[in-house]
Amino acid sequence: MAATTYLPASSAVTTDLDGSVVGMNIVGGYHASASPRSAADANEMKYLPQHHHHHNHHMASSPSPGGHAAVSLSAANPWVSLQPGADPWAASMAGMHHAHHHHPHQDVKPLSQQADMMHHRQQQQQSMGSPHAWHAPVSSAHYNPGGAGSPLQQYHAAMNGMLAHHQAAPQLHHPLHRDMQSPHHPQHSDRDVSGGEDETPTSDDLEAFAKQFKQRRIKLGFTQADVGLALGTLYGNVFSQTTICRFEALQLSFKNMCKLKPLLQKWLEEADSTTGSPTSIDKIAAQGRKRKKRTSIEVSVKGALEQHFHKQPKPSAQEISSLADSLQLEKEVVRVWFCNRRQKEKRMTPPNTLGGEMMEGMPPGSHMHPSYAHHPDMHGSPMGQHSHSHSPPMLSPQGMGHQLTAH
DNA sequence: ATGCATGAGAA
DNA sequence: TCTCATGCATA
Repeated sequence: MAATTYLPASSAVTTDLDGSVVGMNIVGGYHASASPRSAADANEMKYLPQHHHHHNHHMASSPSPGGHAAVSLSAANPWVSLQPGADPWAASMAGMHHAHHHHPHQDVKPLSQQADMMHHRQQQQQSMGSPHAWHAPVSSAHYNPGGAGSPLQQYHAAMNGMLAHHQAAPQLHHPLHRDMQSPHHPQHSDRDVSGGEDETPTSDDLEAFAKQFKQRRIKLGFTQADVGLALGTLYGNVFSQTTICRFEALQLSFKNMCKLKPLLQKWLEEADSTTGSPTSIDKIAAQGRKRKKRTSIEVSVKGALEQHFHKQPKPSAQEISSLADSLQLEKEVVRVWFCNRRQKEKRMTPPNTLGGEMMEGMPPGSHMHPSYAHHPDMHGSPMGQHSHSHSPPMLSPQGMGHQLTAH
């Protein structure tokens, strides 16, 4: 049950597990982030997908945030340049060309970049820890919720003096993997994580950069969400916390990593060179369209899906249908599951061996790693994913050089 | 941090 | 329809 229910972009309760009502989680703190969820406003649901029943009853929400919405947005900062009516996409991308020719970047598309009329600052309190007033205690540097002090203010002071205005610290370099990806692009040993490498980085580069990035980011007191937003106001490309997170965890495709790296690198430079600058801007909420509620697939069902996945990673429409039927899931759900499963397989980072039982007899400890099942129509470059005991994940070529939206 | 979802573009 | 890039909603 509880599968295909559309919710109005912001529902507080979610009957995820059959019966269990997991309402809003007010958790607070994973490492540097807090739970975003909080308030929801603007439930306009103007566009309804092609579904059947929909009796939306939007309660009059939009409570005034009545909090500390008054963040003086100094327009003197690189990232605080959100102006109503201005189209951040116009010329912002002029500076982000990659010098690659075989890199027809899949045009970046903004999400709901139109929030500028009456957006109250809402959720995203994740950025609560954002440097609002670093060396310039204008007014809101004392907001100390629940004792979770913000170390930022202390950091900045200490760092202002030790910040090198350019990263340069190849902290790790394991001489392992390097033979993989791109059968047609040179990977000279001239690349380094410092300075501006505009050449196609190697996996090692990305890995090193991601690690550094994360460190610096945290040091500077920014959350992943903050960065995502900053990138948006800075380069016109908004990214979600998810994406930043995945970047840091190298859970994106190689190509994608390459695309994002320059952006993040620039941000990083700006970030630590800009001595003291608030970074709070409103978030563009995902108002409007409705999204299908995240279907919660039971572990047992997942196990079944996993099994089928190994037999046939790309089931036919009909197979999906029958499978969906036997599992009591919507066909679409199953289809999407396989799509996502394949994607994960490609970028496979740690998330393997799902919790729970899965295949047939498999001694705990001897998990099989999803080796790439080569298909007649697939690539198939299962680079050696060895590594010692904790080697970082590695990226795969994933069709570079073609099959891009080159228009 | 991740699971499921949406969409654009390519096959 | 699949792949790929991305993200909301969740755990």
